[in-house]
Amino acid sequence: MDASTPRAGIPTHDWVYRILRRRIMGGGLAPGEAVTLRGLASELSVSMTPAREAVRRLVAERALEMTPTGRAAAPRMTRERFAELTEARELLEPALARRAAPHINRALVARLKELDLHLNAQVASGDAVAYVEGNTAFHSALYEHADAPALTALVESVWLQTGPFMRLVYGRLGTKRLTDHHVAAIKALEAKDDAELAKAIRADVRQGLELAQHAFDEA
Amino acid sequence: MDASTPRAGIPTHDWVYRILRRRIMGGGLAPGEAVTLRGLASELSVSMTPAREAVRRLVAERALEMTPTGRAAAPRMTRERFAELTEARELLEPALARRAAPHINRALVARLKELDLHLNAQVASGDAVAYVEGNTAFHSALYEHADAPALTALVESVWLQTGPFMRLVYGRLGTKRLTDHHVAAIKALEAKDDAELAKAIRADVRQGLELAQHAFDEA
DNA sequence: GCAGATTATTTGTGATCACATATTGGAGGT
DNA sequence: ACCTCCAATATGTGATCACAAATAATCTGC
Repeated sequence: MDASTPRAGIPTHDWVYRILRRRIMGGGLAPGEAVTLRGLASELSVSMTPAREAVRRLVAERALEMTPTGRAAAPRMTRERFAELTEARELLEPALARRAAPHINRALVARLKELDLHLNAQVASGDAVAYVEGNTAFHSALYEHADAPALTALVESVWLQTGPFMRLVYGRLGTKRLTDHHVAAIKALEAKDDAELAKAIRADVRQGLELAQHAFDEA
Repeated sequence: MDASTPRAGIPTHDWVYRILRRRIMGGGLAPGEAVTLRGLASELSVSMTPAREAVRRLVAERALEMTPTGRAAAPRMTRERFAELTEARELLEPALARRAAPHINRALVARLKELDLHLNAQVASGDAVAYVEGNTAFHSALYEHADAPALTALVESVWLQTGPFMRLVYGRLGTKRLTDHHVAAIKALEAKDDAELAKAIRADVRQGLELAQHAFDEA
């Protein structure tokens, strides 16, 4: 895929990690598809050592699964697992939004509006990967101001697990008309209505779950 | 510490991981204290490779921090970080308890009562490490029946981050009289009162935060 | 033609090494 | 006594290799 990530300064294992991570999030690995250390290493023209570290890190972050025999593979998503991860997001993200609310300013609101606009363009274009990236960018921009690195890291680890599947969800649905909870969130943010903000975020997350149910049914 | 963990079958890097993890959870590493690859490797009579993998895995799980120069060290706990992690537990654990509630039976209740009894003995003895282990064992036994591996893994990753500090908290307080929310949780479990169960779990988690505030003030 | 056994290949694991950088300890000057 | 600079040491990183186990490919017998 994109082995052309800038490599300035960062250690090799980190570089490999980022490439592989992007590939996973972008759906470059089919569920259950294995990634071999030598394959990854030779493809990126590095040795096995940094390749192994990158893979192990992704396994620790649950972006990859480990077979009993020690092979790393893209995890398979089940309805149950997706529901669990969504529940985690439903619980954590509104809390993060509440924490961010006091720190918002005009510039952030403008940025969120811009991101949402960009997002709508992407959903219209049908580019599922871009949509997932844009959606996480929106939430990320908001939670950035929550000043809660530990909580944010937790949420991001959930995103990492759901990401590759979300792409599949949006890919199937294509350009379906769905309510944009982001505008409600922005409105609540401007009105400084914390309860409404939390509700909007929660609804946005839950919508992802509902869309996924469709994807499961079609499968 | 305990380099005498049974090594049957499991790969070396996993063995090293478990030992190091236990050490961290038990407070064997002071906050900010570094762990060197060669030191760990020679201590356990293994090569640098599995030592590095174990360290990297713990870093990925946020049980260790990485300095800008690439050295791994036990993370420092701040009041803010602890509050964040506690909030995550407050949000996730009641949900996990609710999920477990329908699956409880007489045997589980008996086991929980036994674990809580054991726990009280440990808090009386003043062994902080044993208390932390016992407490996680109690919660773990309950959530085991939630049939929610992804959510449980998320909570356990939070435990891993708070664990070493909790020991410090309980160590300072020693045998202070504190309300046992576990009995309330068990009672709610028997009465099949989900709301009360969630409340008890939440209170139990929150109590940890309050105790920690004391520890911070004393520091 | 096909199922089972056997060989060949691939793969993960752990060890060792060279190299560059970071850290530490001490010497010398103010 | 304290700070600065420099050498000695320690440390992380990445590469290469040997080995055993797992997977894939091939062959054999029916």
